[in-house]
Amino acid sequence: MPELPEVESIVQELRPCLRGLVPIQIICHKEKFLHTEQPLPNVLNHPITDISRRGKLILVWTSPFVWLIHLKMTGQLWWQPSNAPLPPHTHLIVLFKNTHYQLRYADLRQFGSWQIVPKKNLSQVPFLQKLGPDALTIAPSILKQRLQNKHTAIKSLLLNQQCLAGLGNIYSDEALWLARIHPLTPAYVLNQIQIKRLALAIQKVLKYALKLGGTSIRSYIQPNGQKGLYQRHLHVYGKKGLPCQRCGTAIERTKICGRSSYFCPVCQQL
DNA sequence: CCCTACACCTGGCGGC
DNA sequence: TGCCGCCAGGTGTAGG
Ligand SMILES: [Zn+2]
Repeated sequence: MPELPEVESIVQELRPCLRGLVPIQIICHKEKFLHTEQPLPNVLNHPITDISRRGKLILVWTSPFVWLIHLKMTGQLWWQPSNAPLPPHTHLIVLFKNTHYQLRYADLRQFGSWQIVPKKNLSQVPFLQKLGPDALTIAPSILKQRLQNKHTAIKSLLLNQQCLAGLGNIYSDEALWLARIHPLTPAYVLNQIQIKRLALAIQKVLKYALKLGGTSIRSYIQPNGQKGLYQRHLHVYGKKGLPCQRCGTAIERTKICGRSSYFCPVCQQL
């Protein structure tokens, strides 16, 4: 479900809710959703100091531990009073001291999970070790360096979190359309001007989507249950056969990296 | 190194 | 209606 704007949106909404709260219990019926080498009593009862994001990964900070939350395709975080009905497919519930509000994790396809690691071990988490620079603020010079000498299709590099962290299938297609670059273009053929256009397109699309609370097509929802609004502003994603909003040509779909890729065959030429 | 296929799961949709 | 295949915002692994 979520790419960078959705994850950042969730983090910003949860920050004032969670800061200072003391988690006292985690209810978990299926072990696969919660990975921790520590006994739960050790992990609990430390106040939450902050919540942050790297790429699509959410980090909840306490003084001895960090909780890593990856939503994958359909994970949702809900902030609800205990008497609110549980969202469908709820797998984890966190209870806090002195409030009846709960943090609830729902996940229809069950690909997401939580991992709790001691702060000192954070730098050894492979996913974090390998993560590239964050896409929200990617500078043209950094992007140029990441793409240097790569013969791979640009779309597949944009999807690769080790190259650039935060883009997924929707926003990579939208950014490539904005920058007028064909998704199959080998990265090394892009010139300075195209790379700059791409970096600025990535920033623009992510920031605008964040401002609108992300894209809600199927399952993405904010912790208060509201939908994002960016789906109204998509140019190519999911638009096969519809006219390009720049030139009127029908949008095409092809398979890259096993994912659907949408592009305008006229504005985005190989 | 880079690609593809598949694995992990559930559900919505269109076609017959 | 029912069944079937295809599709879905992510990532890790195996094999060529
Ligand atoms: Zn066009």
